Amino acid sequence: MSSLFDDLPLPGFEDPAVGSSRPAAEPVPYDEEPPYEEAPPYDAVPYDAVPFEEEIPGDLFQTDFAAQDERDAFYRNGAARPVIDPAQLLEGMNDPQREAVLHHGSPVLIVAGAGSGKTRVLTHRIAHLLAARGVQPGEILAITFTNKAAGEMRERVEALVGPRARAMWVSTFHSACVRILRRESKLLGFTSSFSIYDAADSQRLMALVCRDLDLDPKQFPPKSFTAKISNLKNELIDEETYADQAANPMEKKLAEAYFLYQRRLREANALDFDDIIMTTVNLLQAFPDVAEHYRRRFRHILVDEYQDTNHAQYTLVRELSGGAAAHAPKLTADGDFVNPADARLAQIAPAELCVVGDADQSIYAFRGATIRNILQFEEDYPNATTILLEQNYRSTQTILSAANAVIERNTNRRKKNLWTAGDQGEQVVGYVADDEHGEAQFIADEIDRLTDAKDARPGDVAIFYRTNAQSRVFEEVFIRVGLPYKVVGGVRFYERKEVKDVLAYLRVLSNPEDTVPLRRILNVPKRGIGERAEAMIDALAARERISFAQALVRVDEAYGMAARSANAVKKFNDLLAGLRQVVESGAGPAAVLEAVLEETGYLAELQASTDPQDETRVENLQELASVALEYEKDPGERPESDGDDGPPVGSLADFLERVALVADSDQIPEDDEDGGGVITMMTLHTAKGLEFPVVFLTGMEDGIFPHMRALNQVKELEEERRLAYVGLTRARQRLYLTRSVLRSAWGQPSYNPASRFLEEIPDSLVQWKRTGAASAPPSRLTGGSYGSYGGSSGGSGSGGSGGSRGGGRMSGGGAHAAPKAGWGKSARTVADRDVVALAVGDRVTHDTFGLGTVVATQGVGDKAQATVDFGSAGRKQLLLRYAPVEKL
DNA sequence: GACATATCTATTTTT
DNA sequence: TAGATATGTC
Repeated sequence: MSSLFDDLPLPGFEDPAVGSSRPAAEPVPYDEEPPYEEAPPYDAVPYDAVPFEEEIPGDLFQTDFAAQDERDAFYRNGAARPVIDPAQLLEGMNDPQREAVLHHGSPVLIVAGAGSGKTRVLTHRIAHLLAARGVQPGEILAITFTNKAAGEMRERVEALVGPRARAMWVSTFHSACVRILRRESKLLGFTSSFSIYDAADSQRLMALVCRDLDLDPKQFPPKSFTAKISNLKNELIDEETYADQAANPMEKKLAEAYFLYQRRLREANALDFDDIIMTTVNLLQAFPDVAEHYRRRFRHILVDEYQDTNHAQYTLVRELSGGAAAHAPKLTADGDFVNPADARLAQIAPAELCVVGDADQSIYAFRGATIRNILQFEEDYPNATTILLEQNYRSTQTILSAANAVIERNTNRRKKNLWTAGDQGEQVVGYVADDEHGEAQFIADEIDRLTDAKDARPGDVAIFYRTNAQSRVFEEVFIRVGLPYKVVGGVRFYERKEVKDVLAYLRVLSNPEDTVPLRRILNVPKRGIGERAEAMIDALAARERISFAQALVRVDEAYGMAARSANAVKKFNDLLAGLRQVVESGAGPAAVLEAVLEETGYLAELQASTDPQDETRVENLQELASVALEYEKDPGERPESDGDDGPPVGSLADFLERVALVADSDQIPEDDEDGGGVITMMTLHTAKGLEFPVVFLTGMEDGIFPHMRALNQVKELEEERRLAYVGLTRARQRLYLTRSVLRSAWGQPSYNPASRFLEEIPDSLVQWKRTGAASAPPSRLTGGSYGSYGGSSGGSGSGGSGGSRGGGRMSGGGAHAAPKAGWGKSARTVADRDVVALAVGDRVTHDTFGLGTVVATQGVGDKAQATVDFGSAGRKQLLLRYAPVEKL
């Protein structure tokens, strides 16, 4: 058991007489337990009586608020809800689809091949439950992996059954768990406003932990520790269990770090992403009355993308559904239940479980997803039914045949054969370029040709690659020829430095003990609290056994703290106190955000900067501000009445939660009808779940795709092959496979053989536009001897990488920060810089501090300094050789 | 504080 | 090779 529970009474565990700590019904003897429908409801209010809206963080950014308002008003005014004829839900469906919608009772696995109408089946199944089987929306839990998928599913169900769909939980694993945890947080020793740490926060915390443990970062890299702990949590191995099994010195250190890391999280009233799942599982297993509550509630559980679940998520589904292999309760020597709640739990019929997935599209094993969950569903749930969806509604038969041929090479898979009632379609087009520039040029030409012939618009086209780095060449060529495009992926909005900085302020205001964001903003923007000062505060915290936040306030007690640093800390304390007042005055998130931007000087600093990157940073903050405003305008609802003591809707904490669980807002470009859209470029992983009329699968070379590191491991190679399958099946009409004979990687040019996946596709399906065989294969040449090759296609390093790309079509939040405008390193030499000659009384302007007056000067030449009074920004001593000042 | 130089590291990443 | 990040200097 996790140490999380150490100091907590486990209701009923220690003393069978205690019973449940919750206001649940009296224990009922077995034979008198009524069937679950009539069982004493844990909640006084029926689930469906009070409509509530699941928080879909993604909604915040994707919903058309005006349309929603209109729709709400429509129904509120007494308009009839759509009456659904169950038969109508089955219209136009093929047999297995229909079976999947209708299936009743036992657990069901829907094996949904790519493009087989999976979402349609899921949404229609839910609608059918409501329309034909008398299921209440509140009894339904539908789980997806992404906010986008959750939003889509909710929308489509709502379109079918009207707004009562809102009482369903349609959410990601993480938001469902957070919701449960908020409600039960007190049982776990958290407050309901606990913070959520994302990967970067975890990284930071681990870095602190490793430093505290005096670990040599070379020998014990914090990064790998974070990754390993994440894996452990995915396997539901808590820090105590791991400590027991740690054998070698490395593992022992890791165990130590795991302990301290978890302690720090608890002290900060925080959970990381992986904790969210693991802790929920622990909660359900340790508190049978909590499990009882959710088991009674969720009579229908649907899980999408089941092939991507990890062990923790698998267990969570098992515990929630009460499936055959659920957690064994504690028994007395006589075989009775120790906890009466366990007895009640055992009486609840398992929920109807419906999981949907495709083992062939499992591409996240590296993140802990276990394909076994879907392969062994029938063993986990012995009475399970499996339904196979093989008819494809997306691609041409040629494309499907190619995909089938590739995926067939994988072993240990359930046979599946995608087919379509549609046309054979055109042949797959193959192209072998001399180098990566040639590859990009071919693709650019081909897109030009397609658009000129009106066979496609830019928005119909997607370019996939194995690694993000491969996008560069395409960008260069597309900029040159003026094709509009957008790169999806890379650094995401909520991971950008400026967004995280500002959110860190909000997090500190919301959860004052949260050390990681507190330390992040301590000296951001720079306010003279350096590393030394921070270390002294840290030491004070350790000495007095108080939190870092408390130590900050008691800065006067810190040893050896320079007066200047102490003053800076006090000013910082004042700043936070002031901001706290703003929060306490009842200001909404948007107003608090604005106060943070203003009071901290963060915005002013960025605005004053001349660095072009800072301009996009300001834009990103504006974007964040508008997100907050949207939220304030319509924070959604959360009227769920089952004792929910989570953060109130509209509060800062609620806002932060939505933001924490949203990965991204604006990724895939919207297809604007008239403009023709933009070409979408992304990695194969990102492409999963999408479809495009025209797809280019690039870099089809052994060593690139399949990736070098997968080449000599069968398992990894099979995952690469699934990735290829995913890529191939994204295409609706036209599919291009391209490769390059020569490609420079890490500076070294290298010759890669054709991808083995190419050879797995029958020749008859592919028409090669260029094979590259015409020129003698340079296989005998060593890579290095061809060093000059890279420049041949020209333009690789040439300019024009400044402002907006692709003809200025890119906009707003998601666009990558523009690369630094510049000419290379040589242009900037210190010697060129003139040292401004200043005298007392001169007026100057500084990039950061604004207008000021020189009050003193010292030194000459390179060492010339000036003391400048910047008014509200204070007096600064500037080294004129470097300071960004101008004489007025 | 701002810049210059040294060092490191190169798969994929739904939350 | 190049890019981001850590460290060092005035």
